[in-house]
Amino acid sequence: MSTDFQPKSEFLRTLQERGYIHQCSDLAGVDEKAAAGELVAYIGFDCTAASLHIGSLVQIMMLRWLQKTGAGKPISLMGGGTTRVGDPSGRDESRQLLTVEQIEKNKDGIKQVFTKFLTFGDGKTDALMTDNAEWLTALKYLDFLRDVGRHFSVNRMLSMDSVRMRLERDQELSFIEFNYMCLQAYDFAELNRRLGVNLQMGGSDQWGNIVTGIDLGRRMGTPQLYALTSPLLTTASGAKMGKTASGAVWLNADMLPVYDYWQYWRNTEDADVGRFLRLFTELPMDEIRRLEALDGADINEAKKILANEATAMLHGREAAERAAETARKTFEEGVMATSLPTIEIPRAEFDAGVGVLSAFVKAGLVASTGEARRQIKGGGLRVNDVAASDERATLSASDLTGEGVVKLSLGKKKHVLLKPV
RNA sequence: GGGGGAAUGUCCCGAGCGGCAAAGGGGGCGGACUGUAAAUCCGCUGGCUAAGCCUUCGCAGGUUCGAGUCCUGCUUCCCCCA
Repeated sequence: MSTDFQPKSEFLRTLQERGYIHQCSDLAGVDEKAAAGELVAYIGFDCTAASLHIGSLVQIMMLRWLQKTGAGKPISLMGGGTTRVGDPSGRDESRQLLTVEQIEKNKDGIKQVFTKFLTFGDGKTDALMTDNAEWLTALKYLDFLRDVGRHFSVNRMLSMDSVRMRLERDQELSFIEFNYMCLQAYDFAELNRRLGVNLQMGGSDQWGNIVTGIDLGRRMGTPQLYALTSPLLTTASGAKMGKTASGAVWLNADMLPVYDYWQYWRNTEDADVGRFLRLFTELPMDEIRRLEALDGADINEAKKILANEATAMLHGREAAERAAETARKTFEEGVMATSLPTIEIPRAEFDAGVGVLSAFVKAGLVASTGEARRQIKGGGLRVNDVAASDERATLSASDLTGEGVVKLSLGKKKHVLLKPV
């Protein structure tokens, strides 16, 4: 926001010109700390799934810039404790409580991604990972109420967006969810005590929770704490980012193949290219301005660069180039690339004869044989680039290409190789 | 405590005289057009060993040849009165 603020720190200047900033409790205060390299900033991540998805990428990038610009120390906080409670922010309905085992498993999956974006260690700007289960699970109810709870004003809590929304719509808000913001606020104060944290960042939906933490900190006698949130990202067409029909755009490669990740960025809408280049790559601003100015079909070049850069940051340069090459062969040369996502199937099963329908189901391109039938009617399925028309057909050795695979396609963009082993 | 509503296709919203695999949207997927974009138009949007069979309308029973629809009990939510 505050477009007229001129940051002197490289950190805030970068965040501002790249569009990461939605709201900040005190730009000048954060700027000063950043310039002195004295920020200790954290972002909390819920452990509701086994991997983070693109929706969390903006936040992760903020931590990365913090480190890269030498503004301070980035801390990624696993919500091992808070996830047991469940954040009501931005949700119409209560979410189902996850089991503790599930949360632990998710945590392991989520942790992986941070090592790709941040450098961990003990140095001043080295990143740190911690887990609020460490202190939250040990809390005693009465002690917590007396030491922390007395600082919360229910009047104020009721006016928070996340709460008010539920109340106004007469939707259930359980007591446990109501407590979420108390725990998150307590995290902020506790992290200040433990690690000297002075800044919490997050998505714009976290503003209320973060500010509540600042408030609690003041009442509990911490030094001044700061809040900085990023805008909620939607595509130019208004869709929430990170969700596709086949599920979220996961960051972990075992949940979304690198090729598919690359493709996600490659298919960015024209109108989003500039914004995404700023947020999800580290290309110099001059270069970005040049790329987003490209007209018509030329902007496809910018999309490829976006895909390359974004994929390289997460999965490594080499994997990104492989994905780019696979895409080039597939789309520009119309050749079959053996590096397309591959599903293996036991040789014996293949030799026994696999129906086209179930082959597409196995490949994960369709959810059921029924859907496969419908797609065939609509002309959406292809075997080795030839439209499938007979739903009773069976794949056999004669369908194998020189590389010993069968190429299955759904639409023009989704391809999977089926490989008997 | 009393009275009145509501719950529908496992993405969401929502219609539904006893003949219903269940209208219509949104979203999503596919096709056409393009540039692997957007917009637009068209099709599809319970499962299967598929001219048949099976499972779906909060839960459990009942009436009926036949129940999303009628009856009884229960659960949850909302509104009004106290």
